[in-house]
Amino acid sequence: MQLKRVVLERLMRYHRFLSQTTKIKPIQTITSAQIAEALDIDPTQVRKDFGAIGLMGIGRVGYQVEDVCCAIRQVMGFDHENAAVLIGVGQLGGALLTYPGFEKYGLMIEAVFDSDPAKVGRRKAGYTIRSTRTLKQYIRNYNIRLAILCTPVEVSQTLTDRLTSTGIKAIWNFTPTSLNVPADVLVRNEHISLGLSEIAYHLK
Amino acid sequence: MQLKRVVLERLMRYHRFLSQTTKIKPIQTITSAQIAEALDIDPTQVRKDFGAIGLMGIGRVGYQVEDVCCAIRQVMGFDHENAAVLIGVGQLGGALLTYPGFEKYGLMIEAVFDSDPAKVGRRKAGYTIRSTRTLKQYIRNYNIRLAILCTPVEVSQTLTDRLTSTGIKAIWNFTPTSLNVPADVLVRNEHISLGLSEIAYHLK
DNA sequence: GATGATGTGTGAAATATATCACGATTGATT
DNA sequence: AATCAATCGTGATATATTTCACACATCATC
Ligand SMILES: NC(=O)c1ccc[n+]([C@@H]2O[C@H](COP(=O)([O-])OP(=O)(O)OC[C@H]3O[C@@H](n4cnc5c(N)ncnc54)[C@H](O)[C@@H]3O)[C@@H](O)[C@H]2O)c1
Ligand SMILES: NC(=O)c1ccc[n+]([C@@H]2O[C@H](COP(=O)([O-])OP(=O)(O)OC[C@H]3O[C@@H](n4cnc5c(N)ncnc54)[C@H](O)[C@@H]3O)[C@@H](O)[C@H]2O)c1
Repeated sequence: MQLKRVVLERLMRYHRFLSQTTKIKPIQTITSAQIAEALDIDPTQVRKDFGAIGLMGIGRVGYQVEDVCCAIRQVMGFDHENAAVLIGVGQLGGALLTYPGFEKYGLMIEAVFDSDPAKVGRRKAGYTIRSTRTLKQYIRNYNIRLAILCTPVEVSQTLTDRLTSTGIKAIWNFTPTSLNVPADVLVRNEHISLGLSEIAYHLK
Repeated sequence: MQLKRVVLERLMRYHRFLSQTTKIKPIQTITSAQIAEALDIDPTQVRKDFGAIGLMGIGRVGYQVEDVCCAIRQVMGFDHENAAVLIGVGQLGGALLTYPGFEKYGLMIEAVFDSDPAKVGRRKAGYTIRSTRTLKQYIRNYNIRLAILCTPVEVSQTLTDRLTSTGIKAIWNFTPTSLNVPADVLVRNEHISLGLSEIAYHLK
């Protein structure tokens, strides 16, 4: 069965936690309780999630860290590279561009685009910024399936329409708006300012 | 009763949608179905959420847009300013710093801090970058209740401990790790790379 | 002012998600 | 090798969240 979004996100957290932990101190095995403790999750939940991706623990011992990491990378497809384009090389786009942390999940930003004539042609973080006029062509030529959207919100839907017309399969949307896409295109929204809802409410 | 996180996030989305919509074309009223359609939510959900914050619609008409926006801002505390400090003026911190979009939710970044001697004293987006050595003092002096954390993940917990010891009330955490805090401190995680779990899995 | 179409408000039902409870399994200890 | 304690796997249970279904309210129209 298809794994649900909540499960996928927890798997990602397990993976990250195990990576960070083993980098500091190599360990062979870990128990569901230890992971649960660190991530503030119920131990049962951890075992259920592991069970869902076919992991088997050993009574009295726990799970092989190595196995867990491998299984997660496998299920999530982190070892499979995803070529992506980034659109909108502004403040946020620029930050994402230089971030080395995405690589280990298979994300490969292949090219970056902007509509600003003052930016097109310039270099940034090793990329030459391309004109959005060449976007469609590029996506088709290189068979790009993922786009990272960091443009002003006003142009989000227009760009989305252009993207989906090229046959793009997923959009990582950092612009604060909902996008309309065909059913087979995945939109993952990274609506950063939603965080303020919880924060402002709590501080009130 | 306390509003749940999911409700708060939807309220934020309603508010954003209504702001964006009325900016383009002023309208007096809107129905739950219209909002639901645009945001891909069930209309009943919209009505329940509105009901939860005391909003009453009118049969055959819908809701007064003005009222909805006001009620949400009121409930969420967006009209109440939240003074914050930002820690870690790097790529991501720099982007957040210059983003004008947070202001309308009451977020006021008052000061920014970094530990890098090469950055301390320099100016960025109208702020003079302060040394983290002066962080505690500043928070206490100005009674800051919110910190935005954009440092490398290795120092997240150390900084968090220092922050909580000053009596900070909330942390907006952009570093990819779980933070341990006292029960009365809210941590809102903006774990951007979690998005890759959904995306990578979908593209596989 | 009756009628119909369109919306709201909300209890009930359905679905999704998280937690509990406990037998089964394993490794350490005696 | 028998016992014990720690840990897993998982069905049952509890909780949270969403959706359905429908009575009631409102406005436009005739
Ligand atoms: N910066 C932040 O901290 C932050 C936080 C939350 C959300 N966001 C959202 O992220 C998006 C980008 O924010 P930013 O701060 O980087 O803005 P920015 O203005 O710095 O960057 C936007 C970039 O998009 C380019 N652009 C404009 N129209 C374009 C088009 N049609 N095609 C291609 N490129 C185009 C601009 O030239 C610019 O380089 C915005 O939607 C913003 O709301 C940003
Ligand atoms: N840049 C991105 O797109 C991105 C995406 C996802 C997550 N993140 C996370 O956001 C955080 C910041 O990322 P970034 O790309 O801005 O990194 P960066 O290296 O550009 O910035 C980090 C800043 O923190 C400062 N710093 C280091 N130690 C500090 C300390 N003890 N006290 C105060 N400041 C300190 C550094 O001097 C630097 O200015 C990281 O945890 C990263 O994992 C970034």
